[in-house]
Amino acid sequence: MIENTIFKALADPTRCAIFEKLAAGSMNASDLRAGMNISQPAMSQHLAVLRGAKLVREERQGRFVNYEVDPDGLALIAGWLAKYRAYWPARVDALKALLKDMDQ
Amino acid sequence: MIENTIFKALADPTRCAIFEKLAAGSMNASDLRAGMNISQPAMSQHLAVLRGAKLVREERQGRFVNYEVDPDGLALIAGWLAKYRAYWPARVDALKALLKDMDQ
DNA sequence: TCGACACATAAGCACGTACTTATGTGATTT
DNA sequence: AAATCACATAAGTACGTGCTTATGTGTCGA
Repeated sequence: MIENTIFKALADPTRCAIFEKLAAGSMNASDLRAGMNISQPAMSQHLAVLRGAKLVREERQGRFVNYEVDPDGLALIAGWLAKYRAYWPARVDALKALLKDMDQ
Repeated sequence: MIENTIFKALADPTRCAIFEKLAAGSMNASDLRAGMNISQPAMSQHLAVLRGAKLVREERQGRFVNYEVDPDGLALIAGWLAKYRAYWPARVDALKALLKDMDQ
């Protein structure tokens, strides 16, 4: 039930935002904090949860810690979604529209 | 931020199990309860959350309410996942077909 | 129409979670 | 070595969540 850990990690809007920010480009915890009204420990705790869910991974760089998206977590979600593939092809059109909206 | 509602819905292991059971075949709330050690109100509440996340939809049938998987929710997850396609590992064969369908 | 049934809603409670401030740890600079 | 910086951890607190029992709503059969 590792997917459960992932869904729990993404259930928090702040963590979702952090993940999206990292998806746009790797950065350290301080840079991540810029713009988000959140304390340093809070950020550290959120990153720990995302790490536990394999959605994010760290890389020490001097006294900075660089964070980046971990493909493992996304692969797990993709695997979970694939189990229910039988249900969504009927809605391909809706998905296409959604994707188009996201592109612009 | 509708995806957040979905992730929150799937963050609970009991709801995950309910969803999986429904994915194997539509059934009413009572049948769903069979095997799971959970009260009737709890099941009703879980189904309400899954409904709110568009992961499940209902259909009145006499005094029963038949529940089934709602493709809308899955499509939303697929859409969310698609945003991070750049990170998907190339080795995830399970999702290649999914990708192909979304790309066409 | 009355009782039984399937399910939803209300209210209350125990526990989990996200935040805070305070402090610890390790690396860099002077 | 001492100060500083980037980040992690500790501890406490307010709030959310999932459960329970009790009750409400709508449907069916006798």
